[in-house]
Amino acid sequence: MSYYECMAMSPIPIRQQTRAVVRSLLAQTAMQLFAQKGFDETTVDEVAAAAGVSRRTLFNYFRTKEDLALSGLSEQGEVIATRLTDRPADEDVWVSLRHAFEVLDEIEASPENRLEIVSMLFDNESLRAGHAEKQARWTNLLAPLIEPKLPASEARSFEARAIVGAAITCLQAATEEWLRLRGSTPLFDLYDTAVAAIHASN
Amino acid sequence: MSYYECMAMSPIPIRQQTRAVVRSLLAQTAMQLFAQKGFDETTVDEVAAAAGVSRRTLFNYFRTKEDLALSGLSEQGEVIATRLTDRPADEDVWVSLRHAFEVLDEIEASPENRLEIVSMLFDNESLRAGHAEKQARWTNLLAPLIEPKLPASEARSFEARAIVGAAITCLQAATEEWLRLRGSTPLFDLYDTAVAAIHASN
DNA sequence: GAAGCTATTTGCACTTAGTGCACGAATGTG
DNA sequence: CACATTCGTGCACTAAGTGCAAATAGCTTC
Repeated sequence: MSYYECMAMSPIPIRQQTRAVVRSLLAQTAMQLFAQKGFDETTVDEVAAAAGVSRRTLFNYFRTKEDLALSGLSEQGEVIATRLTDRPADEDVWVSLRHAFEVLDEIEASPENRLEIVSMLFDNESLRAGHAEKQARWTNLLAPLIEPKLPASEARSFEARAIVGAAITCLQAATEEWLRLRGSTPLFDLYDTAVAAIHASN
Repeated sequence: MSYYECMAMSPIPIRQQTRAVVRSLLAQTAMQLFAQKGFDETTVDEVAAAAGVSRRTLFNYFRTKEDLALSGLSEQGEVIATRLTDRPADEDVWVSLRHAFEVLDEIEASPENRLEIVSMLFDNESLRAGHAEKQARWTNLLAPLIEPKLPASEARSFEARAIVGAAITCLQAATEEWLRLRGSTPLFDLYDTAVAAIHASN
């Protein structure tokens, strides 16, 4: 078998892996600068220079400047998704989602950094918007996974999207409140309050 | 009293009004072009030319190109807010919100145009993001209005934000589904399905 | 009507994000 | 060594958005 035939067959060749490493390194460098100088005050050229690559190369790894700051969110979404598939099939949807979300507490960096990063995400308008969009993508990822848990219905996939969307909204609201309280209350205490609030029928 | 003293006192002078009219006209022109050629394929210069103003003037009325397409959403949010204040104080929060949202059916343009506009909003990534962000702003607008309806609690304002956020998410999910069905099912039937889904306890 | 104040418009130069293209370097293959 | 392919890079280009200063139009006062 020739090299290129092999390359065409193997789904995860070495090249892909090194690419992933470089990508992660670039994002890390960028986040450091963003945290230090602020997102708007940091130019892509500065990030490229700090990482020791050309501006053009940076755009080979990340579609936009926003992606440099938000690529972590996509990964988080995927981790949540895999965690969600591990939950028992007959578990309540909201309980499953809550457990899946909890990986965020395990994944995320040190608590101080976390506050810093979240602050940055909410300070900048386009980042807030991108953040909201990324969470909408989570819905696409997670909804199919909880759909089998719902009672049969013609609109089941739509219902699944509504539920996941609402859960993510609770997580979002909890994160905002957590930020406002500067981390003094555990994120998931706030999340539980939010979920209880939308379930209470006045 | 001199003219300028008068100008300084009157809170809504003629100038402000004409400015609002021009703004609306500009947005209208832009939306026409966006619907015709697509958002990304239309440059700000083209919009300015079509409206008969300079590029620079356009940016005096709208902070960004996105705002040209999304300014309508802010207005909608305000209309929903005023409608919400008209609801009886002892009405259930979800019922009040549902009634307030219903103004969208009255406000929006002709049904065909509506599909066209919503399609445009969801086709483009940055517009989707902006859309999500604008809806987050609705939360800031609406949450204080329903807060008094909630039972007393130390976290009441936070709970209000979670509820409003969830309701908006249902509206968002319903709109997506409505778009997918190309308008064949009334938007608020879908909205009710979504709300019922997040309230059902498996 | 003349003079004057003010908000608005506009042109111009500038920064930054992002893209298309083509060339050269690195890497692994036969 | 000759090779294919991917990757990094430079360059030129488009488009969004900003700051500044000059021009202009609307209205008032004299």
